Amino acid sequence: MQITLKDIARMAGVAESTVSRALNDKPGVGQETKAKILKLAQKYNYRPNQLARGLAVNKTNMIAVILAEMDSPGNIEIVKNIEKAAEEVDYQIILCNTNNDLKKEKSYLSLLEANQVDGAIFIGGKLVSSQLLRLSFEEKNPMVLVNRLAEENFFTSVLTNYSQGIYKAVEHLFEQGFRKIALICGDKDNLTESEKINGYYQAYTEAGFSVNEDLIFSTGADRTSGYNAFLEIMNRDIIPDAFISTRELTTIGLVEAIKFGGYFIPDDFAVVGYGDNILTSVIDPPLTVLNEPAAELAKLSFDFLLKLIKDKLEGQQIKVLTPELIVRESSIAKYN
Amino acid sequence: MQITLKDIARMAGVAESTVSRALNDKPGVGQETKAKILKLAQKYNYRPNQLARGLAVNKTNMIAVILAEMDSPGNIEIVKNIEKAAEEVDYQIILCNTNNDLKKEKSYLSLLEANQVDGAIFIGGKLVSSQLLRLSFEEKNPMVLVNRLAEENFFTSVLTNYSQGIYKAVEHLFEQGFRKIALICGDKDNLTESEKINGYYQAYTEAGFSVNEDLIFSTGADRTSGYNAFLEIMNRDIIPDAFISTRELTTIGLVEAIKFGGYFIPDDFAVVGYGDNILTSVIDPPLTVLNEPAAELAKLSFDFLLKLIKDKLEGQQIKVLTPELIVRESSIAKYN
DNA sequence: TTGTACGCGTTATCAA
DNA sequence: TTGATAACGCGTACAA
Repeated sequence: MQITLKDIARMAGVAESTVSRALNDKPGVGQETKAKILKLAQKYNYRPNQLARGLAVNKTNMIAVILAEMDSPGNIEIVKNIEKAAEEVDYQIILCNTNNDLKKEKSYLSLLEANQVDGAIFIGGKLVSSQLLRLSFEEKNPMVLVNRLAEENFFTSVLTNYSQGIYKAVEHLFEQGFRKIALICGDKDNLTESEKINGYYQAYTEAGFSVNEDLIFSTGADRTSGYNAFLEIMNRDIIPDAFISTRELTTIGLVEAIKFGGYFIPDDFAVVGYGDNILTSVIDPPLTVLNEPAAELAKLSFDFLLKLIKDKLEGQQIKVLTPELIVRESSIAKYN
Repeated sequence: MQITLKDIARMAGVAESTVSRALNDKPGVGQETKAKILKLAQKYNYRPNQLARGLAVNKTNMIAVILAEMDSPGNIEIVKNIEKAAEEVDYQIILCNTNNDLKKEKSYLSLLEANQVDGAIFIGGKLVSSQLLRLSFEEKNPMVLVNRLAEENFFTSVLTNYSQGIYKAVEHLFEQGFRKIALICGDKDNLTESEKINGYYQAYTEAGFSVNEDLIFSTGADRTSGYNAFLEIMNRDIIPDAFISTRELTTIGLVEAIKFGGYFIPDDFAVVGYGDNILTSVIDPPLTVLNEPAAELAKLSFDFLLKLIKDKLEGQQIKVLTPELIVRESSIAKYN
């Protein structure tokens, strides 16, 4: 058995409360007794039972990080940075993967209800009603949403301005002389993706061009979807001169399909991808990408959550970050 | 406040113990009372406080996954699979990143001592004495090591046979006619890496060739290290005709350096990399790699840990898996 | 400065 | 089948 506070108290010949005070650096304990207690604790390698402590003070120093998909390198990057921030203030993170499954989401949410964690950060995921995420109506459970939208959202959130990101990308391609830009995106009723589509429309209309709907291709978020998207688009009436892919993995697939078809980037098709991670940096040619500021998203969301937990956040906060367009070879028009 | 068992007991007009029995499907509770209790629990969305339960039964249904480095896609893959296995049996995982820091390792280990988790899985990390990992000498804390070695190891472990992996790679390159195979690996006093070096030596000697030490290059595990390794090796007396890179990220860097130098793979240099993940699959040309069976490593280690927790594992188990050599274009000799 | 006593929410033991 | 009660290990008012 692990040594307990009671054991130390007995050995030191003092009351448990005294030991508790000594170990927690609270006032009201004599120099000598404190020294004696600390020495004993050291000697027997005493570790407070966090469950008991948590039960007593109703706090666990743990937060849940609820991930919609673990396959996204961008999401992993965010998790990594949350872990880093958490570690600095002695918080533990418990990792939950929902695979976009609402039922699993609900079940992980019960970690909050069960007082097993002090708060939760959601990263990505489907649009849901805020009611669904809210647990009980009385309870105000600390949670923040990262890159996730909720209907009638009343949660503190850290978002990426996807619309503006795609806008930038289209604008850039326009400058390079491309006009028929295909958009490989997700389903329109995924709010995140529909935002991106909005950015696309906005850039076109503001430039005085009209959008050809045949250039917008909604598909899954994985690699194969990106690959197939290229094949199917090439079968349509209008052949694009550039591609924007809005998700990391579809970008990979898209590039593969283009290459496999014997085409060259950017000579035959310009490409703007999503996510400035090791993946996109490895592709040949170097890819122009929209970069999501993962470190910042992580830091902000964790800070928000911490404040929520400590009841130091007044009202709902929403912070929107702008993705950065990193221009590389894949989107530069060839010399004329 | 969250509703508690006591509240339900009061509302149902029964004792707390009865409620506990009813909710946990334990025998000794009448049909009607049980129904009444369940209905109330449902109605008020009762969730047992896991801390209290954990305190009472000394079990948390959580395990720590202690990661030496989060930058390795292979490690992430293992974590993902552990999460999957854990979720199936209703275990939560808490994610710890040590960055190869022994102090952080120790601190995370205290999760075990503090009874906050039921067990721990270590993934990767430096060679340490078993004593260092063992917490207290009395206590038998459930833990298993994945791809990690310990001096006088008495831990249940799941390992990859790195030596055999590299052996296979060298053998394959020999068959392709390459003789001057450079090995980009880690430090020799990293046991994992020294094992790989052993495999290299073994393959050479068994084939009747002698090893030129100038072809072995020890360096860091990151991308830049791989990049620089190529540059420095090209400055040595002997120019290799093939490369084996033993870590995922160095492989990326190596390939970049080769390409940047204006060389072609495999025409100028054959390459065998490490890790069959999305990263290596994206590289051009398709890379021959040694693949670590992440899913299997994860499944086995979690199963072992579960048995350890339930005291159903007799003695120390050590399972060694063999990496698979996936042959692709990068290591095929050009036509003669 | 120190000790007593109770509460946190649950499970388990024993008696009714 | 039920209920009362102790126990898990800690924190904290309150009293001494």
